[in-house]
Amino acid sequence: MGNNLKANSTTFSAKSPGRIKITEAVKELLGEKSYHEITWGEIAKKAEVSEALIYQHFKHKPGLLCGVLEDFMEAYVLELKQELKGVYGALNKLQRVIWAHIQSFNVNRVFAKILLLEIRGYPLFFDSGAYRIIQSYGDILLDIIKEGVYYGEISEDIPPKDIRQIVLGTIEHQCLPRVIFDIEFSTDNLTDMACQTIFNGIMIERGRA
Amino acid sequence: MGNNLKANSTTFSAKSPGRIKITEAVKELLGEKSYHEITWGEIAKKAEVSEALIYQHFKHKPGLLCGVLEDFMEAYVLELKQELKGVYGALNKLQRVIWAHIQSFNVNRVFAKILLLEIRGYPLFFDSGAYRIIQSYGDILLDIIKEGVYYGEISEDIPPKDIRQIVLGTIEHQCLPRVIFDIEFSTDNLTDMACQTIFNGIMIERGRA
Amino acid sequence: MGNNLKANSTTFSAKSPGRIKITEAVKELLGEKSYHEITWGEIAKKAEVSEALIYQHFKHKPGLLCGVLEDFMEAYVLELKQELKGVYGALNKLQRVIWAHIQSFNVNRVFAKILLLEIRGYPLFFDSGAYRIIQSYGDILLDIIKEGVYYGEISEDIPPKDIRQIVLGTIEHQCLPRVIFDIEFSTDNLTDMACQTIFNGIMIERGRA
Amino acid sequence: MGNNLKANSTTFSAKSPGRIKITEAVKELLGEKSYHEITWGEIAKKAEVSEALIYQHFKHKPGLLCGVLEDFMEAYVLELKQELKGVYGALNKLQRVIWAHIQSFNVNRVFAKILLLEIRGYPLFFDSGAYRIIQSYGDILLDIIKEGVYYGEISEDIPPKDIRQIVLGTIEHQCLPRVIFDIEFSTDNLTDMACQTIFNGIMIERGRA
DNA sequence: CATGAATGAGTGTTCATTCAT
DNA sequence: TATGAATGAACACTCATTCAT
Repeated sequence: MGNNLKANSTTFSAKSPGRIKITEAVKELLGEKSYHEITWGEIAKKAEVSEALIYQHFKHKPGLLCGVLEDFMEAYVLELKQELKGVYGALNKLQRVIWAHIQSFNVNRVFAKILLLEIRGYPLFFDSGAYRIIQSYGDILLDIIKEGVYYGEISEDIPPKDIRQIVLGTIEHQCLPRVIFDIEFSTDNLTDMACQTIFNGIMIERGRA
Repeated sequence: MGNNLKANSTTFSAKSPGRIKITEAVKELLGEKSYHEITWGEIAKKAEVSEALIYQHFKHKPGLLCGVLEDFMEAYVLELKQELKGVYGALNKLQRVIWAHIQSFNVNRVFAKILLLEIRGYPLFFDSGAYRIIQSYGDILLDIIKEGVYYGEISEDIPPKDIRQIVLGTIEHQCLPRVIFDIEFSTDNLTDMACQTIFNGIMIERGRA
Repeated sequence: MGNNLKANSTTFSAKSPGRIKITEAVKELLGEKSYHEITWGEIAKKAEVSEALIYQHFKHKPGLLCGVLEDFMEAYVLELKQELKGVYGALNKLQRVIWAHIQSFNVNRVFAKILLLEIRGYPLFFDSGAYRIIQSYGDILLDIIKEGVYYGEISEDIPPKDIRQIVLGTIEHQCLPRVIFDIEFSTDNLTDMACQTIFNGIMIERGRA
Repeated sequence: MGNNLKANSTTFSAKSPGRIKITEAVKELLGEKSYHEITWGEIAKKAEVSEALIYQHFKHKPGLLCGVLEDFMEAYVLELKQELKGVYGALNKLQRVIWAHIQSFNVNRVFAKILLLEIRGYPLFFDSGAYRIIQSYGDILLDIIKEGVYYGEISEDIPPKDIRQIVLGTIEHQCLPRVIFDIEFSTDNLTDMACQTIFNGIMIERGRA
């Protein structure tokens, strides 16, 4: 009983063929319509599994959204960590993270829309594994910023958490209208704009003296 | 049957007490949840009328949204026309329109959200009376712009329809994130910013010569 | 929201033809199978109404049982009050009540079974209108007993509430096996036996002196 | 397919560790809720086995109840036979059987309830191994009675089968209300009462002649 | 203008059951 | 012996919609 929102039933291996088919189908459907309009029936048909199977993987409808998001973001954070491996310097890392974030929004608009707009309506999300991954992503960002402060790349006048807020806010601000109105954009260009804005505010201006 | 989307049954006077109560209730509910999640039952309870009565005023659910939007926008356009009466000069008028538009988004966030985000999902909207009013609003804008071109206030290098697009796009771009994330803003400030952007691009720079 | 267990929706008149048909059908079905095994579908078919209509009269399944019970017991208590009108003397009244109670169990075995056995499993019952009627029935009994004590017919050594408990317990004890095992019995005989047991314990033995 | 009600698959040893865990879990659950409300899932969780395993031991849900009952009663009859070994004289034996029966109801209320109340609803029970054991129990009783008649301890005026019916009926009548309403009782006392009633009716009154 | 009564088609959810391994 | 994966059929419940009054 209770408000258990463990999206995935524990008895099922995370990557059974059925679950993958379902996740894929949900992703597709989220491109066509909003989460609320999607029915088990549609998913089942598109994934070519029974409705009951979906139910065994994602305990209820909120769990479905969270579960799919979780699968998606798990992969994202994993990839990000990989990419950061060969990068040195906090600002370099930061730029890489921003690029990856924007690129992810660009390529994966379905999830971008959900994350930017809809998620606020589903309080259960904030208990989900998906949310925990978001938090771990926030931790990565924060660590990079602290590293930058420590090595003198980033100003120590602004609290690191505020800087993180600036980074995320700027990214969202840049991506939001484009994602919503389905406007094409270049990840590189937007990354440049965002970095300019952000670094301008947080960098220690070395030349100044 | 059929694609009949006349939102308001014609047999009923536009402003019967019942209809007002319903419209009001819907507006309130739209503040709490998305259009899709609202049910006749809730509306009926909040408006203290029978479900059947709603049904007599708004033929179906899409019609409901359109009808309420129509009522809202009818009032808006009416008011706008009124306000424009004492204003002379296209740019002055334009500024007034922009202000009114932004103010309307600011004050009436419920409808702002719908118009900015949700409306795209309801193709039937574009056959509705509400849409016709939007168009008449567009006509007003266009007339002002043409007037500006005619009297040399506005550059004739850009087609008036494009200018209108710029005006509306700029307003949306400014309001969108603020409305979505429930950020407070000053109508005056935003109007200034928008006008600066817009006028900068479309005005004939008199002093140049 | 909340645990609202008002069995009957307030918008519906208590005795609409639909509701009567439904109540009748449920009663029949309860004769054939246990409450848990009955489905909306069966009821709908037997009552020749739509499933949805049932739902408008009885908000959920627990509500259904309570609602039907309520209808039944309302009639019972009404009838009882009627019958008591011409009777004088507490013991006479008591005997009448006992007879009516046993007779009701005898004739209406379906409800007898539910009341004797199943009701314990449905805690929601105790918030229902049906339960309130039972209580009013208990009040009637108690009044009679108090009257008996007041006029010296019934011993004042036992608290009236305990006497009531004895009365009800004896009735249940007598009826239970017979009802459960579907054994025929004569209401008159059982009433005699019950009264003998009860009166023997509570009466003031006049002759004693 | 068909009316195959062999509760236990024959391919499995009667006492595999899995089966014991399942049986135990079912017994526990039957204490908490009625057979109809119990699901494979609950059993599986409580027994810490997979749902599928339950299914291999008990072919279907009716089979589950019967199987568990069978296990229980097999043990009961075994024990009974054991206890009867050192007892001589039909009435002595009878008394022993009655005591064991009542004691079993007393200690094992879960099964008592099922046997006294619910079993009537499951016609399939009467084809089960559990029922066969009950019958063998009946045979034991009958043999004792016949023995009593043969040796002149028990009246030959009543057919032995009727006597058996009296014995069982009396036991049930005494235990039923107590078991249903969860009333504590002493096995010894109830045995005395039952024996008194029974023996009074069936014994040959030696002193008469 | 307003309502109570009635319904069909669907939704999410559960469960017993099967089968390959 | 034991299990994870998969399913069909049902169930309670909701909702938009209709119509006679």
